[in-house]
Amino acid sequence: MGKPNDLVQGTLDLLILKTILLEPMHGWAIAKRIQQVSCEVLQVQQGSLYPALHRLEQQGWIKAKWAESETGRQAKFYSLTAAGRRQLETETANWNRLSAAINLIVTEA
Amino acid sequence: MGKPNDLVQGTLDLLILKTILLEPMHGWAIAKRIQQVSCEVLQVQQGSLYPALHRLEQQGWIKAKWAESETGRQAKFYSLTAAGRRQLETETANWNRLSAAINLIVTEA
DNA sequence: CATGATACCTTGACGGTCTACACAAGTATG
DNA sequence: CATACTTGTGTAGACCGTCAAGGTATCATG
Repeated sequence: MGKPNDLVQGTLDLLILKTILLEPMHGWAIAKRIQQVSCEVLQVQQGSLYPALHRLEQQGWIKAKWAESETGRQAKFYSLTAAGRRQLETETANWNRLSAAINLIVTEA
Repeated sequence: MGKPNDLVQGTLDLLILKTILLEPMHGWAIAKRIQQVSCEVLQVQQGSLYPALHRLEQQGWIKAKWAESETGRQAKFYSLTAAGRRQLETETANWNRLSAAINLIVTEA
């Protein structure tokens, strides 16, 4: 019932784009990274992650390339495209706008 | 396509509960209030508002009473129940937790 | 009496997330 | 060498909140 969601709906794209901004990563590592950086607060389920990655790729914001992971195994590395960088800016601005607005209401006398 | 959403999915309940914390309000006024306090950033569509109100009522977090509005017309005034007040605290804490976590990632070197 | 604002509501579709699987390769344990 | 765990990718089905679009009715104004 009152299950505290692992994510805020609609923010996964933003989180993924931001995470691979600095360096290309494979899906598994992206999920781990988000979880780690958020101090274990945000949990990215695989059933959310991979559809999101495919969505982002289809929209031309990220592109994939097979390569060898740190553990010596094949993995799909995703990196930002130019359009993806623009999209990241857009989504970041949008998030800041909306979360600030919500905070106006939540932190109200 | 790249339509900037009016809401962050999953936060509408929180916004409504908080808005009627101080004084009971009818649906129309709640929407106006959220829009106004958020500096016109958050727009609550009626197709989102009324289902949400019914949902909240069904879960026992708010209760409705017909009364006369400021304009002299009949309107359904919603107010928080005790359970609603607890729920508001829970959702507020959850929002703070998640938005803080997202900000950790978004505002990263 | 037509228009716009107020006030309530419903319907249908969309889309993102979750739960739960399936598959495969490598690594460690007994 | 069998077992289990970790890494790593992926899909299927369901859930549920939001959106777009519509409907109804009342009241005030022109």
